[in-house]
Amino acid sequence: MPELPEVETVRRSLAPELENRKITRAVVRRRDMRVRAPENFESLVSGAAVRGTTRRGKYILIELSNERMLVVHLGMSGRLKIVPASTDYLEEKHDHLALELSGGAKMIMNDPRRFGSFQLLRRENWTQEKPFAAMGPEPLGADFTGVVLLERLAGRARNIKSALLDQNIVAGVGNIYACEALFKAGIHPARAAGDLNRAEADRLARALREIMEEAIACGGTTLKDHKLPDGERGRYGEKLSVYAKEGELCVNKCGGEIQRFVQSQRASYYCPRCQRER
DNA sequence: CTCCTGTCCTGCCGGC
DNA sequence: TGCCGGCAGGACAGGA
Repeated sequence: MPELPEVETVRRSLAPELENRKITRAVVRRRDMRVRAPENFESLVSGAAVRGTTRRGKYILIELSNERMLVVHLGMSGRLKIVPASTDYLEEKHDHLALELSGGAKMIMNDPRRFGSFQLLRRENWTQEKPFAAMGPEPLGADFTGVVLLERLAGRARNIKSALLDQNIVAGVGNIYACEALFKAGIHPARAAGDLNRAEADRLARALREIMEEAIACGGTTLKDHKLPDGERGRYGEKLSVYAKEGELCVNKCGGEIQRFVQSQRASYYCPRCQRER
């Protein structure tokens, strides 16, 4: 489910609930997530204060006062909820983690598929640790340009769609926004990544930035699972051009009909008139 | 190195 | 109504 815009909107609405609060108690129901949570998770987290929150790619980073970084990934179906302290810990099916906070609220992670994770890294060198050490640039970063993208795609034989999904090439892009950005840039998803020219890389970098900024402003895309911690849905789904639009007429009024095909076991959607294979 | 395939897990939807 | 196959927004290991 959650790509960069969804993760960022979750982080933003979570931040005021967490920052400067103390984690008075942690309860773990299931540790066997995509990455297994450490056995001493509860004791490492309990008593720590939350200094701040940030995001890298699709990960939410919760900076603790005790030299640890709590790293949360929502996988495909993960949600973070803020509930009153009086709520039962195991209230809903697939509630796996609860953090009791000073101030009378709890943060609960719910994830039916358990593709998500919560883990702890050392704060001082988290950027050198596993998922982050090789991760590509942030598409919303000031230094993310067509030139940078072109450089990272150079020499790649694989198709541009799967390259965009590779977190080590660009961070935070998932299936929806990869399809949408390629459409906006007028690039066919099956093109070889290394064959893009400068103008195409410029358009693609710009499209990624603009789409993600707009999606964040809309609270992300809710197709199914994604909800903000207060239960609200993201509204960017109304603005999608090609994703899950198979058979519909292209929004560019070119007369083309949106096609669906599978690349790397993932559905791709595109307009055959606006995105030429060449 | 690079790239592709299969797999982890549960829920939902459509077809019969 | 019930069962079954297919599909889902992600990431990683393993092998070619």
